[in-house]
Amino acid sequence: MKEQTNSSMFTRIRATIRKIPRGKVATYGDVAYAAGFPGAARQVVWALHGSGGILPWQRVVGAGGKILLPGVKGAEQRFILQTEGVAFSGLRVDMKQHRYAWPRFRKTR
DNA sequence: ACGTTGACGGATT
DNA sequence: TAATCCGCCAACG
Repeated sequence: MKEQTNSSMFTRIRATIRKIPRGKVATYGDVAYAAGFPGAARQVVWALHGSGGILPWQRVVGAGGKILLPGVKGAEQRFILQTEGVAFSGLRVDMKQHRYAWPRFRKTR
């Protein structure tokens, strides 16, 4: 089977993001990794832009649970996450409790 | 066709 | 510990 570096990449990334359950979050890197593209965190950003509004974009945060989205958008993201029951530790999501454990993909760091 | 951008992450210095 | 570099790859100007 051949790897496809085409649009199906976003398709996969989107599907992956959609799997994040309410009350949980994942980092860009984790999403890319779980989607099958380790290291392609930036493509996750594009995937979100391309379909922002359909996907639970708010459940995707930076490494360490840091919210990277600047301005009011970031505040909004934080607000929504809190609504979903995600606890914060200062400006970061409490990853210890809310980092989504990807079935069979978790990098056991 | 080419260079830059982007809600990044991790390794290296 | 902080600052810098490099890799990822599609979209945009």
